[in-house]
Amino acid sequence: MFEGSKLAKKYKIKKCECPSGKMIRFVEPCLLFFLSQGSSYGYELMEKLNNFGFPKVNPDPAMVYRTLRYLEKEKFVTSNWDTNGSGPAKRNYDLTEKGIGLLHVWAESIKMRKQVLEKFIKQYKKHFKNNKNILLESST
Amino acid sequence: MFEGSKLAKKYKIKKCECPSGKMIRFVEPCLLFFLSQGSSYGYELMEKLNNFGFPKVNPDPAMVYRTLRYLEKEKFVTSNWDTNGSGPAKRNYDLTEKGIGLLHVWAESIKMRKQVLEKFIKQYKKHFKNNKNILLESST
DNA sequence: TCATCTATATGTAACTTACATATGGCTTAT
DNA sequence: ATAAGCCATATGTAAGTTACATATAGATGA
Repeated sequence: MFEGSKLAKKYKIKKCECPSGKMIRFVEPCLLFFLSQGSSYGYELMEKLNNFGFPKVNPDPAMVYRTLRYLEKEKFVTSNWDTNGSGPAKRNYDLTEKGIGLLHVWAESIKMRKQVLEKFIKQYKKHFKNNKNILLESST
Repeated sequence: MFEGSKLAKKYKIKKCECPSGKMIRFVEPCLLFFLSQGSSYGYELMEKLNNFGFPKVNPDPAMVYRTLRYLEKEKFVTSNWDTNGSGPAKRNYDLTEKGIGLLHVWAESIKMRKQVLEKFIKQYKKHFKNNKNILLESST
């Protein structure tokens, strides 16, 4: 939701379906990517997600843990308990070859999505540049 | 789904949650944008969506019509029947001021989403460039 | 020992999308 | 004139996904 943004206020938009910074369909590829950098476990992966770049959105533990179990079920990762170190036991995950493949497939998909978003923004900008009566915030 | 892609085949990935070209949370902003270019009606808007750049995905009429009704309910658009011209009557839609506002809010949101996707891809590329054992398709 | 943090886990409500199907006017060809 | 086919709108519901709530339990420290 984007209720808090300046624009939303300007136009008095209370209810907005915009996902803003939410990580739609993003937990799985992120987990795969993090794991491609080395084995890790749920809680830590959740924190990495937290710092990834979704503004003001903290990830749902349920999503993280369930996605990891799903990935394991489908043989994209393997897991084993790590009882070393301090604190409660962690379930440690490792990417499989198949998991690396899935990451690459996701990357392809994300590239396409990016292109579609880019196309939208380009057309949007082009249109509203010619109609200068409308406010445009942050011209990136 | 991306089952058909070369990568997916290479890694024998049958089940993949990647949304590929699907228009997740994209129908509403697209409709708003199309309407910002001039009034139109459901069927035509659907065709515009069809040609927008989602590869191999045709939009769901249900989504289009329901989204339009929702937008009207929330006063982002107005509608009236157009019985002129050939063929059955069309319900013609026009953006309101509030609707233009919503479009701008969506644009903000989409920019952010794009940035997150970009960040992912950048990190992904950086990581796998240093690990040359893995195939990278289409280096855009 | 009681609160707090780390860590994993599950149940379910809420939301979104996808698929199926219905309806009816208009046009065109037979 | 009538049947086929397209244009156009509409709704019901299944399937899929995310969000919220809550449970459990070991370790740590006051």
